[in-house]
Amino acid sequence: MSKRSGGPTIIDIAQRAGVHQGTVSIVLNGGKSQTRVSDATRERIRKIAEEMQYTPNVTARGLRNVRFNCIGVSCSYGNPFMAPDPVDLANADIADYYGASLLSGILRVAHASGYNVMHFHKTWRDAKQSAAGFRGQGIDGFLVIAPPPGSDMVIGLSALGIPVVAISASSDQHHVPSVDVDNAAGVRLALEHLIGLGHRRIGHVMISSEEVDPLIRRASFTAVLRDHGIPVHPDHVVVDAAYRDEQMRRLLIGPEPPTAIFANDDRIAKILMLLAREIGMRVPEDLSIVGFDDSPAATLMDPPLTTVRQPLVRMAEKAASLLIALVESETVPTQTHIFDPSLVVRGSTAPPR
Amino acid sequence: MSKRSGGPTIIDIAQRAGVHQGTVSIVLNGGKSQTRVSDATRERIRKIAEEMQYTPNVTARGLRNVRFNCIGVSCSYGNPFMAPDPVDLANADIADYYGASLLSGILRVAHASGYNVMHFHKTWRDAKQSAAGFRGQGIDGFLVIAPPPGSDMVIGLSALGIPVVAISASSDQHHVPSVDVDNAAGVRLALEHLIGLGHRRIGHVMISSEEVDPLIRRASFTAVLRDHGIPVHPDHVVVDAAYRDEQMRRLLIGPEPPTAIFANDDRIAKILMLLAREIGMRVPEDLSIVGFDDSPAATLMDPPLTTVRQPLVRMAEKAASLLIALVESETVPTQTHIFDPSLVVRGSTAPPR
DNA sequence: CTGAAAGCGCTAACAA
DNA sequence: TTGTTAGCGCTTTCAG
Repeated sequence: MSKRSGGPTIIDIAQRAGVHQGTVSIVLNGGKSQTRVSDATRERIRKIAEEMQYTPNVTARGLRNVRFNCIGVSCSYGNPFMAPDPVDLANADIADYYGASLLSGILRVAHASGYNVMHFHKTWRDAKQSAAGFRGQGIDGFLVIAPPPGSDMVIGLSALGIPVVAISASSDQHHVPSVDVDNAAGVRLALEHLIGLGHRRIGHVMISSEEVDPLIRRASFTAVLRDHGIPVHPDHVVVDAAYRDEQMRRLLIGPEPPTAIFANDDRIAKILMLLAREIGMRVPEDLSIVGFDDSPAATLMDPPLTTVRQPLVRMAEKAASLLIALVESETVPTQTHIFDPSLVVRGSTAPPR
Repeated sequence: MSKRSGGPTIIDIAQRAGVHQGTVSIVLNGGKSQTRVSDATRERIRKIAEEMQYTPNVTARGLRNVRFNCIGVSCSYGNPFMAPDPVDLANADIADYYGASLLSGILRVAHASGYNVMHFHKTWRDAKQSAAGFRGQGIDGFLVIAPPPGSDMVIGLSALGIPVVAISASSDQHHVPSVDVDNAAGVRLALEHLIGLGHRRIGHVMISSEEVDPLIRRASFTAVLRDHGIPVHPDHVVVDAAYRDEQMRRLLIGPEPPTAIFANDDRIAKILMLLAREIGMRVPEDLSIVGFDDSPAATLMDPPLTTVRQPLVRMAEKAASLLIALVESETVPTQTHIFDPSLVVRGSTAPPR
């Protein structure tokens, strides 16, 4: 044993086997060295390593520019794995759903491939200030979650030679492989469902955001209605409404209220549902509501929410395997892998009266 | 710049500053060296480091047995951060709640202290086979989640000199600092609520488990009823019921059915609630149900679930800070930090008819 | 007060 | 087929 706290090293094994450490290194840890070792010694070394319970010290390997088998997850704006408020977890069911689903997929793929997953504590400001801090941290590559259009995090990292894959983002923006749901298709699904039911006065509620996905949904809303020749009444579209804002209430009790609302995500749908009930409107009789996400809370609302599902776990799995391929220097095309959303029809939508 | 891919090293800085790398190391990265450096050089080195955007290479530091600033989270039996089934996330709301809440607390504390958090991919079999694989992995210490009583993971790791803190476990079992909710108190809270309401025929449903917490709740159930002189009808206690088992149904439609049930966790409470409705029993009129966890789903059930809340985020925060203290070799007493549960009364409980 | 040098565990080019 | 050697970037003891 070495005098340090760690376990047996290749030197310990070399001594026991009566060979040099270099030979042990080649046998045990693969290596691209051209050197050949006889089967006899190979076997002997392997057996001794087994006996001594040798495990390579990833740190030392890392110093030699070998992989760490570790991918980092990072978010340019915050931490989707952390509840928004430490104490009030009231909305954790929906707010955490995004991060939890992604993590679930990431872990499945990473662990199956022998990679660890690290929540990296440093946050990105801009390329100038932040780049240096992301090197030499024992991470082979980063999964960047929902980078806003203006962020140079993805580009900054990959300029450093660090493999990056973006989630909920487009490759056109960030120039690395990425995964995203087809937001426009999701919105179309939701709206055509409402239109098919006979709705013509359709509202939209979103909460102001810098993330791309919500903004795309906003744009798609207008586009789809236009395609169907349905006018978008300005009052029916509430943008930048702060949480539980008066604007939502005004929308519901206005002179010519919508018969249906497309909520930009399930959290908003939930607020609308509670608000409608408070005002005395019945869902879906007086008001149909469609959400986006299909968070677990959707099934538990009263009535259960009709909503657009995005396959977050699958998306995350894809992202993780793209990143691992990149780390292992396979060629990965710089393109957005787009996932189809699906409409889950439940009880919150019905024909207008 | 060094010829490698990494950023500037202390050598680059030393050259620019016209000093030796050792001096730079002392100035920039603290160090316990006795050596003193003049304020003038200190300042010069610091400025150059700033200009060159120097960041220490954690890997290289690690090799010298310095901290990595990284804590690992690991579970001896599975992964609470991974949804049980990749596709069917139907119960993710409850199943993931435990892991997500813990992670939330862990991340908050770790990141605030400059520590990364790593999901370690190796799983523990037993000390003989697994110990070696947890050394030299770039992790300063482990947070072990819900180790079963028979597991030697915690003891095995700490025998290796790796700092460990256990979550949802007791220090008596594992001989390291730990955090846990006061399960017995939680059960008492739930049962005395039911007893206060007038219930005398009280059932208990748990799903078989190797984890300690559920088992403690099971034992507490019996103890509390005994304290109150209430008999525990064997039919009223369903143990080892598989998911949605017939046993639950039998309990509900038996000859002398309970008027109230203590569900060992919210997931079970949810199943019971659906089952009761299916059978035609009304909650809480015909059957009161109390859960354990206060998962977000509790508020969304119909009726909203009366349940026992465990302060998971706080517990995780405590565990993380204990571990960090341990890593930074402060003295931390080997004791279980017990957190008080609280009863959240909602609509699923009422006096018996 | 500052410089030199050893070495953490491992890899890979090169020498024997 | 095997051994030797030079580092990776950093810390720290020991000389100067």
